Amino acid sequence: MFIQLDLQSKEPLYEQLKNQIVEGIARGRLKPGDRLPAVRTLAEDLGINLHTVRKAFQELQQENFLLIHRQKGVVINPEGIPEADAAYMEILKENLRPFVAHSLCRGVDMNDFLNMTKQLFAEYTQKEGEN
Amino acid sequence: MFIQLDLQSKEPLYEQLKNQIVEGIARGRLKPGDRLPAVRTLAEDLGINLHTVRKAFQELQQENFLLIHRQKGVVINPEGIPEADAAYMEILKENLRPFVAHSLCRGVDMNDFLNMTKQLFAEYTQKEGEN
Amino acid sequence: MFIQLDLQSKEPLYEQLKNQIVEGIARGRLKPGDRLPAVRTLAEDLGINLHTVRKAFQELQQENFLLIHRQKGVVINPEGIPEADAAYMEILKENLRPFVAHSLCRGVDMNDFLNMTKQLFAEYTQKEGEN
Amino acid sequence: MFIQLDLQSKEPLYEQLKNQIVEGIARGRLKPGDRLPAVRTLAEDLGINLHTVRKAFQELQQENFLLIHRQKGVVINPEGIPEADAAYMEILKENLRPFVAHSLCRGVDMNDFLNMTKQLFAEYTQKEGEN
DNA sequence: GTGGTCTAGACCACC
DNA sequence: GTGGTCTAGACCACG
Repeated sequence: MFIQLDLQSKEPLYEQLKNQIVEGIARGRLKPGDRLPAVRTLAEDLGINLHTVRKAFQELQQENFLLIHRQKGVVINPEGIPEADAAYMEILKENLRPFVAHSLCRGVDMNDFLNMTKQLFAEYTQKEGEN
Repeated sequence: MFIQLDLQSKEPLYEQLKNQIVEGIARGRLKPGDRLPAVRTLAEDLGINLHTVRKAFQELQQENFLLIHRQKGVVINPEGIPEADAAYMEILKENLRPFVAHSLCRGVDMNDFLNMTKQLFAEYTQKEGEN
Repeated sequence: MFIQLDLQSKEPLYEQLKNQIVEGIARGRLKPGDRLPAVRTLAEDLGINLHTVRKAFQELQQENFLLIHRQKGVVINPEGIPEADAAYMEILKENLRPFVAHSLCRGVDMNDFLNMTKQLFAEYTQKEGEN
Repeated sequence: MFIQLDLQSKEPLYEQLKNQIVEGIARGRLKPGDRLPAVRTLAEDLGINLHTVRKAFQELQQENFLLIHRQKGVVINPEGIPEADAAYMEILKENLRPFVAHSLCRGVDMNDFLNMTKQLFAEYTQKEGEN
């Protein structure tokens, strides 16, 4: 797998893992229906605790990113990821808020902020080969 | 003061407080040189512990948003907030990354994302009366 | 541990603790990657409060002397301590200034002052066994 | 007077005042027998509290740097500042210790440290005109 | 009256 | 078992 965790980070491991999987989907490396490694395997590969992987998977299942079959294992939701709704957009806005406020205080131009965002979008939507 | 904390939130109280102060500065409600309430006063007003307020203040001082005088109390950095540097922009980008990835997965259009950001900028830069 | 605090001293306990750890590193008793006792353990050993230890650790982390892992505990920065920069040297000079001035007033010869400094350097750089 | 206080500093005002006077003596701007401004005058000039000036003077008197006559006012000890004794040297050493340890950790060369010290000595012992 | 230090003790998240 | 957060309450230095 392409997943890389930072054991030094302040961010919890299961959060990092969730983010990496989500980024994998955003990049198109993981597509609906794709199987993920078994919990046990992934934990071993990453050198982390079983519980940590399980927690990440469970939360992603709850957000409908993953489906966990007792037998078939873990797959990216074959029906695709649920579209963003108003509730999601509201939460997203509140999450972005402190970054905007902080940036404003430190004199970041709105266009610089927007360009950075565009850059991130570009990073995820470009074809893999162009990486 | 205009500060409102959510005691139920998973976000630590001192983080919420920090954010609210930063947002107050971004909005122009707090200007360089302005005094903040005394630690004990603010703690009582907000119904939280003095040490929680202290932690928020101290971290903001370390980020050069505030100055803390042993006797005179706490003021918004009279020299203004230090301009963003490359290091800040890099951290900002990494912080934004998961939101972009997550949004992409859920089919948020880049322009919707950008518009939401613009909206936040507008919210902070408009005159108070227009609120 | 080799740490000894003076409960009577005017110097704050957490400052004493910080200094003792830094001296431990300077002496080579603590090396990059070494683990320090858990916060609670050390607090109990020293007969002081857990929060006092935490404050010392956290400030040393901020100065890049320590790394604090939520689970693994506290270790001396495995990458080593960051080299002194111009800013540090400037602060150091201003901190030394009053001692030089005071010593001059009391007729301390510059060479005596320098020799005392050399002696301190020697004290920290000699092999442990020679103590 | 040549005294300049930093109201923003973490260092207590009375400490700053003490240091500035000591530095004045070290520089030779203040000589044994010289009169200092009255407490009231100095406090007014510096824009600080009477108590603050009084505390600085009292502590300097206790260290035999000053004599305070009820009538004649405050003068630099006419018999000169008492020579450093072994006790002073011991205290000095313990005060210098953390700076040496900290510098060692951050890779400061002993000679750089010594040169900085020499520079400070030079700064105080050079003739005023050469400033 | 201001912030700074310290204590005692609780509950939580993470692994 | 680890550190992180929060509370309640004490005493001190400074001005």
